[in-house]
Amino acid sequence: MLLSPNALPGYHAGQGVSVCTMIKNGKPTKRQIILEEAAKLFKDKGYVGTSMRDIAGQVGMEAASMYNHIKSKDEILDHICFRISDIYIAHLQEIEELPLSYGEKLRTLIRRHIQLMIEDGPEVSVANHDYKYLPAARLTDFTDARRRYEKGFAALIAAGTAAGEFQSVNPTVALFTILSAVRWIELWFKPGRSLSAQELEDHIITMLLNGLENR
Amino acid sequence: MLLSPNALPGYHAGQGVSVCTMIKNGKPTKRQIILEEAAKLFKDKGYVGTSMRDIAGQVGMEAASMYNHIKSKDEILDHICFRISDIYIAHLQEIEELPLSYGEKLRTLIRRHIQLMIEDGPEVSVANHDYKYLPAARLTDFTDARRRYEKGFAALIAAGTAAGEFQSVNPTVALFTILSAVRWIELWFKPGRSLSAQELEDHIITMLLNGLENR
DNA sequence: CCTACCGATCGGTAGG
DNA sequence: CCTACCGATCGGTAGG
Repeated sequence: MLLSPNALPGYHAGQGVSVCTMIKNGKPTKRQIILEEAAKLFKDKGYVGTSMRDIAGQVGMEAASMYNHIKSKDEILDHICFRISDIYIAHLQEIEELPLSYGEKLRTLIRRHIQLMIEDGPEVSVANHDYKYLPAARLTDFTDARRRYEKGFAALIAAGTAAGEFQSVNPTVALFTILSAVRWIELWFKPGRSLSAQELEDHIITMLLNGLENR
Repeated sequence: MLLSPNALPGYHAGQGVSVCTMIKNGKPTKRQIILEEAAKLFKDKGYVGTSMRDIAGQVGMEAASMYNHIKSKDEILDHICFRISDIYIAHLQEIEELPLSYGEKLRTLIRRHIQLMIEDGPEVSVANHDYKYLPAARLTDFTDARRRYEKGFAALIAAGTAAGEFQSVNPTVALFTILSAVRWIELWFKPGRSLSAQELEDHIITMLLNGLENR
């Protein structure tokens, strides 16, 4: 069952350096640094619990100076949330078009989730927890995007069940069990510490696809 | 596999009324109302994002008046977090002493989790997400309690694997997959809406113990 | 990129 | 349980 652990190319995590800072391999702009430090602080202290002065302290400037690089605190949150939701949706579209069995599609999508979590942990956490602080208009955009994603994901599960590959478990329950199993990695997983990222992927997929109990 | 869906007595959810308000069936005190409304607001807007004036508005008094019933905003959070962690630990101790197979112990513990989530959803959410805003001394108490719980839970899984009942998946991965699957119920489950609480329990247990894939 | 500062809101207290 | 109010801190702007 673990014969093709990573059927698709590339995409493995760097050493805690966000993809965002690695564009064209040049050194990151001040704006990128602000966005990245903000994501880390938002993850640890929450969006509301993090002040612009906190972020400024991490970046090494005064709070007022940051407004030369970003428009507002809201804009930081907006950027983080929609970057992550765009990636999620791109992953789903990519997987939908691949000539794979439903089981392999699902395995690939789960690996994508885990890899993104490991690569951009703070941003994924913020998109999952603090999206609710987006201003009203953007909040509906975000929850619409998320609902589209969840519908596509559930449709994949339902199709796998219809094809006889999956058990006839409620697709919504299966969907959220999978999504939540992957989302909470941020809370406990430290790579290298007795478990590599690759092993983590394998164990989670075994757990979700095969179940814990011996049969 | 679903033959004994609820092997242990009692414990099923009321109609959205928190256990806390039902003590001795008398009408709830002002303090209890404050704690309950605070939990709902903390769940929706976060601890930091909720002001004492917000809570006062829900309860129907001025912010200053609430200090006749509670000591501080911190105390509200403290009460919520430790009530929930005490219940978790009591559940684990109860299950450890029962003469059941490891599979049945695990099923029972998962059902307890889901039932508590459905009964006291807002408080469980707050204990899971906003515990980090506890003052330093209490925060270590809370995380210690949680760590004890997680260790006991992981030991149960490891024992089941040693007894040949469970697959030899990493116990930490199994633990957090189960805990997270249960914790995120709050984000999507509305009872009655095509899925009852009982069916939800059954489907989640099937998913976690048997896995999604047909074998 | 900084100093200086704004109006708003925060948790909480005094006093009745 | 309320009115009145406190010092602290918030996101953000003016002006250089």
